[in-house]
Amino acid sequence: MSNTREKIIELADQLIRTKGFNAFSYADISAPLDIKNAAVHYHFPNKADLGIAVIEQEIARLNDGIHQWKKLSPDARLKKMIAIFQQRYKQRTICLVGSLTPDYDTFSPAMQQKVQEMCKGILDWMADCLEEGREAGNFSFEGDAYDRALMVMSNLMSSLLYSRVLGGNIFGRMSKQLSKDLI
Amino acid sequence: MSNTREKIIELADQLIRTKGFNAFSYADISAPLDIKNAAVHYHFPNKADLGIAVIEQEIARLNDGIHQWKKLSPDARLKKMIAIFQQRYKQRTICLVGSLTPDYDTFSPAMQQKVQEMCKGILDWMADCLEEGREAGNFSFEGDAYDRALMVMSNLMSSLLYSRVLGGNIFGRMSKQLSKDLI
DNA sequence: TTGCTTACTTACTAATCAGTCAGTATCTTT
DNA sequence: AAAGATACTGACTGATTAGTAAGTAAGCAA
Repeated sequence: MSNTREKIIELADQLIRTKGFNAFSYADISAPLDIKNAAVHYHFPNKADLGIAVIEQEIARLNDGIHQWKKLSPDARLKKMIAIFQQRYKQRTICLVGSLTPDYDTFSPAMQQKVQEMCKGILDWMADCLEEGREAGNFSFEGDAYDRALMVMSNLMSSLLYSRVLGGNIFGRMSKQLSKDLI
Repeated sequence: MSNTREKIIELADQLIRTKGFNAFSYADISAPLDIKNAAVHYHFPNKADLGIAVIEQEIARLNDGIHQWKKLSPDARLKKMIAIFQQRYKQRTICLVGSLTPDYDTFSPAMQQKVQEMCKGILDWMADCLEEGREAGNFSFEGDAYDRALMVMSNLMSSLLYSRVLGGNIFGRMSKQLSKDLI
């Protein structure tokens, strides 16, 4: 098993979060790993293949988390999700959804589908979490759980974007407020 | 006065919203306007100058709106802002904040400053609108008005991103829910 | 009418881009 | 030991990128 492949995916993930998918190049990957750009093409024939691999890794990690958190209460699960974003906030990076959805129209159909899959997965999970929490009395909110999930994920995503641009503890303020709003 | 300059800005605005700042080229502008790429460089020596001009136009339009809405009630002003995003939703484009903040790290310092200025302007306006509305009894919400402004703008921005990726009337659902939450 | 400014075009350039292909060293399997 | 697969390198390519420098036509002002 080559771990070059995994290193490429990890680096591409970082580059997508910092520069965006369309702004990073094969050289941005081959140079730091001290390999030739042809080696990157060996593992990922074209850029979309690499993008898809990065998204699939993210989906897999998300599913891992979901599986591990299954026995936690809905509000503990929400905290876990917020903690993931907090980690990103500390690293000064943004989430994949926030990085990839603005460039959606420039992607190949296969990659668009993966972006869609990632978005749907996170939103469905959050909607389930919120609905279960409401039924169990952990959460209290008005309206459809899916609409609320859209708003919560929207706030988490944007908190990272705004934090990077405006500085200050915008992530802390937004995550605190969105948690309060659900009680 | 040349209106080529204005046409370039307008087209660049469209391209930033659809492809993103780093993914459009001078050829994407010169070809549709039937001019040479050197003509674009005549008006905007480098790409950052063009980006800054697009952001400045957006800030100017926003200030125009703010000025025109001054005599409206806070909830009517909020509706006007939502209407701007609804228009973008119908055009299947996203907002400049949603398009530019993910690529923030790749911009020149001067352009970063403009992005910051745009974000601050919108958020300050929204915070004032919400605070005034709360004091007048039009709105009811918990916590700091600025935090609430962050969440409202976050939802409007993301509603356009999610709409394009997931289809359906996500904009309608989110804008309706965020309005309800403020009453 | 001379001189200056505006708004370009023509014709480039050097760099960078994603992607290709033939070759090779090193394992692994038979 | 031979054959094949794996994981690359070396040496490219053609397209596209932002950006430049010189020239020009039209308008305007002294």
